[in-house]
Parts: sequence; structure tokens; C-alpha cells
Amino acid sequence: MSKRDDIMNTTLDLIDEEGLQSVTFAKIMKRANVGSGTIFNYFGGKEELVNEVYRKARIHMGACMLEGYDPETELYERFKGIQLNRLRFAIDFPKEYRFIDSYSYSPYISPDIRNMEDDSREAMESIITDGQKQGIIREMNVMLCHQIIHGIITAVVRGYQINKYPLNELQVHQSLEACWKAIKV
Amino acid sequence: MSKRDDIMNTTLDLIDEEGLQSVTFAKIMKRANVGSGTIFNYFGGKEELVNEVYRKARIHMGACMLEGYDPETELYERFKGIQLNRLRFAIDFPKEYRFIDSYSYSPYISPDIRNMEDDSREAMESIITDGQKQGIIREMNVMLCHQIIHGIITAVVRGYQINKYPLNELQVHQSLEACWKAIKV
Amino acid sequence: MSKRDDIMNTTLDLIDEEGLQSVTFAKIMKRANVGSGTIFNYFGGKEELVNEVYRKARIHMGACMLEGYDPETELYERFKGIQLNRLRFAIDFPKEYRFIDSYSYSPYISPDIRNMEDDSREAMESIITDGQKQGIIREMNVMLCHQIIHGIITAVVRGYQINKYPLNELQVHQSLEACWKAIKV
Amino acid sequence: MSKRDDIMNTTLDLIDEEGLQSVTFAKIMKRANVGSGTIFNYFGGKEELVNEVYRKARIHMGACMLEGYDPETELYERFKGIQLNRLRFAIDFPKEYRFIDSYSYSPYISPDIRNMEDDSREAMESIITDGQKQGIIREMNVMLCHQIIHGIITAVVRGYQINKYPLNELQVHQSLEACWKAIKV
DNA sequence: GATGAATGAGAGTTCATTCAT
DNA sequence: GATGAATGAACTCTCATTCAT
Repeated sequence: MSKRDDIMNTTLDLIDEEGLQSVTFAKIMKRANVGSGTIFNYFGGKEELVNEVYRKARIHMGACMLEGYDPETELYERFKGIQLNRLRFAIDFPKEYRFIDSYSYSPYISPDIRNMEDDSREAMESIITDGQKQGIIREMNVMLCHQIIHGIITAVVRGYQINKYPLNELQVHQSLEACWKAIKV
Repeated sequence: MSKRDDIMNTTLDLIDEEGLQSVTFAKIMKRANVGSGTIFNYFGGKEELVNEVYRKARIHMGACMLEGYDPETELYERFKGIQLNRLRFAIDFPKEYRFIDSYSYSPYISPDIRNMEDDSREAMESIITDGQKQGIIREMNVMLCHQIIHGIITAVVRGYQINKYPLNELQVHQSLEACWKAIKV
Repeated sequence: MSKRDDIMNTTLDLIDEEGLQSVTFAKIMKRANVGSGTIFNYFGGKEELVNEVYRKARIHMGACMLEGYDPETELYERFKGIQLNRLRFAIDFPKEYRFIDSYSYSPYISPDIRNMEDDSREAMESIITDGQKQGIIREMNVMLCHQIIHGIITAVVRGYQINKYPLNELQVHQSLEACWKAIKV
Repeated sequence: MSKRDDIMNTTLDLIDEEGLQSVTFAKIMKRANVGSGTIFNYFGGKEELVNEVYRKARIHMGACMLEGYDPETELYERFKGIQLNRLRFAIDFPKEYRFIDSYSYSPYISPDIRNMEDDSREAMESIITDGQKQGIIREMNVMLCHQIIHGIITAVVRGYQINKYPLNELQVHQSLEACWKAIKV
């Protein structure tokens, strides 16, 4: 693995363990077995490094969420598939997920990168639009609708990650159902 | 207004404007017209100051959320009242709300204070339990259920606060309805 | 007891407990039950306060050392009397003694006060001069001679105060004898 | 010379000139031509720096005191050799000597380092024990005896360093003789 | 005389960043 | 490309001192 990857992986680990604000270059260097100057050969500075880690995580999550996505299948299938993928990503890649969840609106992450193209979001929005055209999903601002679904999944994961409850098939099922009922007519 | 209040208000303002991590004592002092030592006459240090501001905001929000709450009224009334109060608080006191929303799980906020007694949460949980007994609300883990509602309101407010949509009577109504439908049988 | 005395006594206590450098006005005020401004009604500042405490201790020690001193008695009696008084003072007033011993040459104590008139020193020096005239005490610089005696007593007390050995009649006797033999012909 | 040595030497100079308590990092940096951060690359903080300087001085003094020491020679030779070495060290390295003399019992110096292994002290104590066995040195607590000798030398040096008298061959001879007579039978 | 809220110069310390090797 | 010694601006925090009451 390249030094560049060592640095990025170590950075993510440290952010997850200690929080972004207490991650210092000294800690990264030490853990990644890298000289202090080396970081600057790959990244312009701390902000750039963090944003790169964030971008990578977002791309990873975006790809995972569209796994198995087929625009041809029935609307509810597509809806459920994407939300399930999000839950799975949160469970399988907790560090990436938590980083995105916690710091998307931190001033460290530049708006440009936070608002990067996001195919999964576009897919969700087209699902909502379609559903509204078909009369399955209630009429409301598409973004509001998206936010409602997103809010449920995010909150459910958070409760799970701080051990408020397990996240087995049952809870996953109940959560997805809650999403759907929240927005259908 | 006392120096103590000047300091706390200024701190909240700065946190909202620049984020917790970039708020320095120098900025607080200057904006609050206070000598650097004065802060330490009232607060043991930065952490104590920030936690005091947090606690005050939490107490304020807790009081607002239970405004007009009457345990005797019908269950849906109580449910709707509390959620509406939360939305109103978010709209009327955006700085307090955003601070609580953004930093509750930051390492700056001590767990003791984060987990302070919260009457509104208790009220919500008893509403859920009652609703489940009455067969109105679906059977599921109470915390999961609470998290779902909380997640919707939180996400809706966030979308509003970053100007994705307005939050007028219509959107408020739709959001509350989404909450209710998400959890009722 | 007056506020002034409260302040001075508390200061001495704190110096003995924590060392001069870590004694702050805040600690003195709190322990002496005195407002922070009050100190400045009695003392011009920290240096003046400390020097006053020092001067008082020196005067006290000076008086103790000459207790029972009779210029008419035999030379060795006078010699022994003064040194015994010094040992007794160290044992009876350890805080005063340690303060003088530890800080006489600290930059905090002004040279003027450190070199204040000292009747006991003058008495010792006249004893030495007399002894040399009588051919009992060896010829050497009077100050060197005084320093030798002083050094022994001081070091003996220090060893006692850090619990290297007890300081009973036996050790006192041996120490005084050492002093005498060190300088006699 | 390395930056590390620059810092340590400057620190010793400043301590000797102004006293430990008034030595600040700003002064060290400026005088040693070193950036403020550099100190922390070599020393964990002020306490560590000061203790390192102290340790170095103690090691230096310890080595000097045992110079020419030969356990085979006659007892008085050994005794005289060590005390002479101490006087010489005080004369040749006044800054090191004064630092050790003044601050060994300051709260800045950690007990661990103050009580570091000290070959010269051990040598002295074995000289005393031997002397007592041979009936040359009076019977008394070894530490008390050591303290008496130590006290004389220390006090003699102090008087010299504050210009009370010169410290030529004559005074040195008289002081050593005083030491010996103070403890011999 | 007594008070204590307010002060601010200056302390030790952190840490991203530079640059000669 | 990789290094790490050196840097210094910026931070939190301490504490003797002032002054209106």
C-alpha cells in the first residue's frame, strides 16, 4: 500500500477514535510511519487531507448505495434497495459512515465537496418524483420528502451505533416500513 | 446585563457563526468587551464555558418543548404538541437549536451534561408507550420509535435551515403527519 | 487578631506548605478570610508582604538567639548558649526557621532586609574575636570562622528536618562539640 | 554545538543570573537563538528542562568530586581529596555549583532526580564508617557526621561567593582542617 | 477600612507548516 | 520521494493589581 493510502487510512481511523478536532499531524505521522514532511508531498495541508478522506468515503458510500440498483424494477423495490444499502453501508463501514454523518456540516469540509455529485441522492429524488406522478407518494416538496426518509435512516443508525438497540432484521424491517409509510399517500 | 451573560451570549453567537472549534477566547473577549481574565472568574475554562452555554440551551429547549403540554389531553394532541414545539423552537431560536443539534455528541460536551434529565424526552417516551398499549402506535422498541420521530423533525429542520425549502404551515403539517404515519399501526 | 496579622500568618503557613513560588494572593485571601483588596491596604504588593513576613521572622529569631545571653559569662558558655538557642528556635519554630533558611538568598528577599542588623551575629563575631585574642580560637578570618559554625548548625538542622536522624540531647551535644572543635586551636 | 545544548547552557546561565523562578521560555528562546517550539522538541516542558540541567550538573559534580579518588590510600587522604574536589568544583564551575546548592530542595526538582545515585556521597559515608571503625572519627550517626562536613564546606563556599572573604590556599586549608577536627575523636 | 469584580500583561504550550538534506 | 529538526503564530490560562462601591 502506498504512503498516500497509509496516511488517508490512518487519518480516518484517528478521526473515528478521537474526533476530527483532536487529530493532529503528529499523531497521523506516528501511526502511519511516515515523516512529517511526507504528508505535504501528497496533500496541501490538513484541510485538503481531511477533505480527500471525506471525498473518498462519500464516493465509496455512493457506490455502495447504488449496488444492485435497477431503474427498471418496481418503484418500491428501488426505494427499499437504496435504503437497505445505506443501512448496510453504515453497518459494514462504520468509520466511513460515522465520518460522513458527523462532519458533513463541519466547517472543515468545504461546501464544494459536501455538495459533490451524488448519484444515490439523484436516484432517490427521481424515485420520489416518479412515486408522486404515480400517485403512490404524497405530494410535497421533493427535498422535504427526501429529507424525511434520510432523517429516519440516519437517526435509526445513530441509535444503533450508540447501543440504544440492536439493528437486526426486525428493526431494519420496521425502519424501512416507517420510511415508506411516512411518505406514501 | 451581567458580564457572565455577555460572555455566554457572545460564545453562542460565535459558535453559530464559526463553529465550536474555531471559537477562541480572544474572539469572545473582544466581542463581549471583557478582559481576558474575566472569563476565568466565571468559568473554569473553555470546556466549562461551552458546557454552561450548552446546558442553558438545553434547559431552554426543554421548557419550550413542554409548553402547553397537558398529560390529560388525547394522545395525538400531546404528540403533535411536543413536535410542533420542537419545530417552533428551531425556528425561533435557531442558534440554540443548531448548537444542540450539532454538538451534542462532540467530545467537548461532557456526557453528564449531554445526558441531563430531559422531561420532553420522557414525555415522548410515555406517549409512545401509551400509544402502543392503546394499539394506536406500532409495536417496536420505544427508543427506535422515538429515534424515528426525532430523526424526521431534525432532518426537516436541517433542510429548512440550509434553505432547501421553506418551513411554512404546509411543510410543518406535512412533517408532523409524516411522523405520525411513520409510527402508527 | 488584626487582619494584618491574619495575612502575615497565613502567608508564612502557605510558604512553608507549598513553597514561596506557588503562594498566590488568591490562596492567601481565601485562607485568611480577607478580601483581595485588603492586602493592598496593608502591603504595597507581594514583595513587600513577603519581606515583612521575613523581617518579622528574623526579628523573632534574633531575639530567641540572644535569650539568656550574658556578655559577662565565660566565652564557651556564651558560644554554646547562642548555638543552642539557634537549634531550639529551629525546633520550636520550624516554619519561621525554614523560611529564613530557604529564602534568605532568594531574589524575592531584598538585600536590605536580608542584611538587617543582627545582634546575634554581632554577638557571635565578638565571641570569635575574643576567643582569638585569648588564644582559644584559631586565627582565621572572622567571617570564615562564623560561616563554619553557622554551616554546621544549619546543616544539622536540615538533616533533622528531612528526617535523616533525630535531634535529641545526644545529637545536639555532638553537634555543638563539633562546632567548637572545628574552630578552637 | 547542538540546539539542545544551547538551550541547556542558556537555561543554566539564566538561572544563575536571575533565579529559577524568573527564568521564562521567552528569555531562553531569545538568548539561545531558538524558536519557541524548539524547546518542546527536546524537553517535555519547563520542569523537564530544568531537571535535565540539574541532572547534568549533578553528574558533572559527581565526577569531579571523585577525581583522583583512590580507595587504597590512607583515610585522611581520601577525606581531604573529596572535600578539596568539592571546593574546586565550586570555584571552577560556580554556576553549576550554585544551581545545585540553591535548588536541590526546590519543588521544581523532582525527588527522583534529587536523590539520584551519588558515588561521592557513598564514598564519603564509607570513609566515615571506616574512620569510626579505626577509632579515628568520633562515634555518631553517619548521616549527622556527613551533614556536619557538608555543612562546613557549603557554608564556606557561600561566604566566598558573596565576597565575604577570599578562598585561597590558606582559607581552603583552614576549612578542610575545620572539617576534620569537627569529626575526629 | 474592607471588598471583590474586572483587568491584561505575560506565562507555558500546541501544532501545522517549511525547507535543507 | 522521503525526511524530521526547526519554526512561530496563536492558543488557553494565571495572577498581581486596580478601583468603584
